[in-house]
Amino acid sequence: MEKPSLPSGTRDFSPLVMQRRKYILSVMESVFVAHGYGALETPSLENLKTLQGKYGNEGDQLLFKVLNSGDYLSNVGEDILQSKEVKLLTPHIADRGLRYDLTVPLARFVVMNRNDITFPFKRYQMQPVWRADRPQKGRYREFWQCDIDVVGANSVVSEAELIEMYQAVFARLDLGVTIRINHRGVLDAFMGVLGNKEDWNTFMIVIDKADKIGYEGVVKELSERGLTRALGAWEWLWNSKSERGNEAKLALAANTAFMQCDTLTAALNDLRSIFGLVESTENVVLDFTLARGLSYYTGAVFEVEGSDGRLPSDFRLGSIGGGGRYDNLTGVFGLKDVSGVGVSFGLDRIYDTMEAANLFEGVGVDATATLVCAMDEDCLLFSSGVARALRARLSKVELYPGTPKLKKQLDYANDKNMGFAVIIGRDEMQANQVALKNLVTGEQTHCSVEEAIGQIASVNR
RNA sequence: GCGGUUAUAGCUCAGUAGGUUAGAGCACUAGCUUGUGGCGCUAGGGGUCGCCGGUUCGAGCCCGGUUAAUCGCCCCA
Repeated sequence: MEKPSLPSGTRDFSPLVMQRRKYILSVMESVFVAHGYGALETPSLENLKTLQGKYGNEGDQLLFKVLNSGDYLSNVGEDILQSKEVKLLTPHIADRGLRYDLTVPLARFVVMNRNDITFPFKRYQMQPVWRADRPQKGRYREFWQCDIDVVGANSVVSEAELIEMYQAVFARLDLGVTIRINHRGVLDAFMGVLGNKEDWNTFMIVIDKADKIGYEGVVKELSERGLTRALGAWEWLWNSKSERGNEAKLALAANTAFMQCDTLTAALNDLRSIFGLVESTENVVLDFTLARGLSYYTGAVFEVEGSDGRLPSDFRLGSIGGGGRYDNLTGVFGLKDVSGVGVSFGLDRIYDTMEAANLFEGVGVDATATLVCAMDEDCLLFSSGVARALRARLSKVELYPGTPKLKKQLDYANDKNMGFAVIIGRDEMQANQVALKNLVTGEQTHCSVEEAIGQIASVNR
């Protein structure tokens, strides 16, 4: 017999898990809507042309490609088939792939609909993305991103708004987080030290690991990669981390001679404005070592991680959200000078973090949920009428499908955390009443359907 | 793409230097209770020990291979 299994890195979500995931999604959505962001959905499949070349060299490898339909090998040249080179063959047999993130589809959408969109365009998008990465803790091959972006506005009002939306969502989820922020303009100031773009990129990759591998780790890796001339810059970055307070860090950068340039000045101004606009910067930490991988960021960058006191001390999951400003995103699709800024919420990691912090107790519990139990077949018709009457006035009412022993029906209600059982047998039917049992207290009374509705509805969660 | 670890019941796992019939908890079914759950007691069903091969009188256990899962590296939301 064939044992069923799932593709590596994918998961089923049970009703219990879905209840919690939907709870997170609904909190986010209400915050998004309250700030005027509109929903957008795009297809799971995109043309490979759209996706390729947007995520760096490694990114293309991580794209899930979808085979063409039909007899897709028939038009491939013999020489290509014989070469056994994947990179040569792939373009001939796969024209489409699964989306890798929500930002590139957004850019494509904006370019395709530029004439119909009112700018600034504020959209939210909550959909799964796929990466052919090796799965490990907190890393899945299919996972959900929840993105909010503002396209077509240069003002850092948007950056401030996004930070406040991060704060609003996590406050409502009751999850303590730290929002790290930096600005690419600060990092650009190191171009003078590095000399060329390639080495600068390498430098970004290495310093981005600072929290993971520590000061010595970065020194070691920079040396191994032949960037000893950047050790001074790294030294400065590392020291800046111990500066207390965002204002002090800004001042430090502003007063460091070797960094001075126009981009730095502009970046520090942006950061200063953002801090001024945000109501509270209590959980916003300026960190000059924050780089983030994606190459298209040009302004502020953000990263969120769980820092809740209820999390186990050894809990590490990487970031649960991130984003930044990108001035040239739609440029690759032919639309110049449209700036975008956005952040992403990683639903799966937020879930994992909340679960680790034990924050799901009570989520989705409806104390008024009611199960109607019919004692035997003769009571079913009457019971279904009662269920209908209850459902018209209450939020969640079920009629048990069938008439097994009461024990079984009550076990069912118990397992589903329902608040009440309405039991109907011959006696009740004859008296035109129901037996109303409070499943939390165990109390049971006989009453009319109207009275039952009143009693159930009076229970506040 | 590279390395470590693991693979025994539906789930989580135990299994003692290779030795008769492979165990526990949870879950499930039935009964204790002819119409009353969460707790309890009793009984029961359920496993070709991932797969293939080897060593041995004998393999869940040892060896080789294979597949899968998982953790980490590379890289990155």
